[in-house]
Amino acid sequence: MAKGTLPSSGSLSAKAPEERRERILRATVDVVRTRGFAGARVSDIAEAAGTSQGLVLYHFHSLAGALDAALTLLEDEFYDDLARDLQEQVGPVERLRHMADLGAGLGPAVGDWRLWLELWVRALHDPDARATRESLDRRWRAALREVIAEGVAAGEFAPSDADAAAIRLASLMDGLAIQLALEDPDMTPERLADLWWDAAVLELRMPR
Amino acid sequence: MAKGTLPSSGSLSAKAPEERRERILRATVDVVRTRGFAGARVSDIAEAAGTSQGLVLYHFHSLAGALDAALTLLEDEFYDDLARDLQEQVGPVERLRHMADLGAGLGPAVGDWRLWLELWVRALHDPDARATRESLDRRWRAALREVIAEGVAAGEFAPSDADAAAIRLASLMDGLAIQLALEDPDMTPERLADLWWDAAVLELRMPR
DNA sequence: AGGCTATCTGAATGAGCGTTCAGTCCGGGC
DNA sequence: GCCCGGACTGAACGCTCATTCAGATAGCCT
Repeated sequence: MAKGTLPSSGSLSAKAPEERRERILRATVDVVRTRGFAGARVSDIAEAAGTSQGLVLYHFHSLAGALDAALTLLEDEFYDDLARDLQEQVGPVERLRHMADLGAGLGPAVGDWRLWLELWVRALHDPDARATRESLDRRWRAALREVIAEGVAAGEFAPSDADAAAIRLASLMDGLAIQLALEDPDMTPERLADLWWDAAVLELRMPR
Repeated sequence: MAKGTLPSSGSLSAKAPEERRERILRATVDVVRTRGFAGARVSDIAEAAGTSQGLVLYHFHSLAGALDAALTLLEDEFYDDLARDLQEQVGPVERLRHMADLGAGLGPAVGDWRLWLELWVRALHDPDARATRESLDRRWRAALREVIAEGVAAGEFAPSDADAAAIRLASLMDGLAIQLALEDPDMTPERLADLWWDAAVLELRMPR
């Protein structure tokens, strides 16, 4: 899948097409972010990527193909970002705190929530998207569960039901994020982070 | 708004067109429920309502008009349903319990969550939908706040921060409901109701 | 050099769909 | 009985947009 796909070649020039493809993929994500899945047109993508419509279809066979590819790109990056981000934090409390910031879009944002909303709705009608979102959700929840387990082991957290707490905290994040994504006047990133953190304190029975 | 709209008439026959309009509106909601806002076609609506495409456009000027009308119908019914439903319950604890069931789609369901998801995404791009969803959300949260206040007054609840608790419980419901709407394998209506109820117990510091 | 292939383009194609419109039907007022 | 206007239909119209395609360009292999 890397540059040296061809059996014979091996020179450096084969990189340009791959870069082009990448640009188109990024452009696709951008277009979905602003126009939504339903509003994304081939022409939008081409324009955003600075190429012809033909090339978009050349690399990804169809509009749906481009959207799917963008989806998996998103999935991969989400995971990488999350893993890297969390590894930088030292203890369970810091990690949890960091997750609050990530969700609020404060830290080096994983991606914005509008995309998540779009993904959810697409998942309602497209099995492919459904699988992607389930996988994303599973990863996020697993990360949360892990942090909680770590905290329990370290004696920092004492939830009455760790699994339930994880699901609730993950869901709460989703619910709060909706208001953020929709620019509800009484929701800000800081407020979100605070509200979520307080819930975590409550759920995990953290000592002062 | 009732049958006798015309100043002169008064006979019974003027009802038929109004019934027809109503049918189209219901059909519109159904189509959005299954195909989504983005996938709703005039022909789908006409077929579902058993009329011609022309009539849909005759009553509501455009597809967008029909969708908007369906939205406001939804809004009105949501409010009526919610108010009626809650009034039937006696105390704050029962009401809260009932809200858990409503959200889970167990009680006489207000409407299903797929529609809410669709509304959210439409709200991302359409100011009209944004206003509707904000209004709906405000009502739901207000109802929740009211129940909480009632419980506090009755000495049944003792939240450390009633407002924050209300927002969190409302958001948690949204977040859990997403998984229900998307048919996440590990979420069922019963589980949702339980998870939410436990969170309420925690947030509101309910005695046994 | 000459052909072969991957890459890329812009125009053409054609399907899908919202909207328009000419006209039918019917009830009620004169 | 006749006319009028609201309700309704089905067939066009025209636009948007994904997809196709005939070619242009340029690197690579022999």
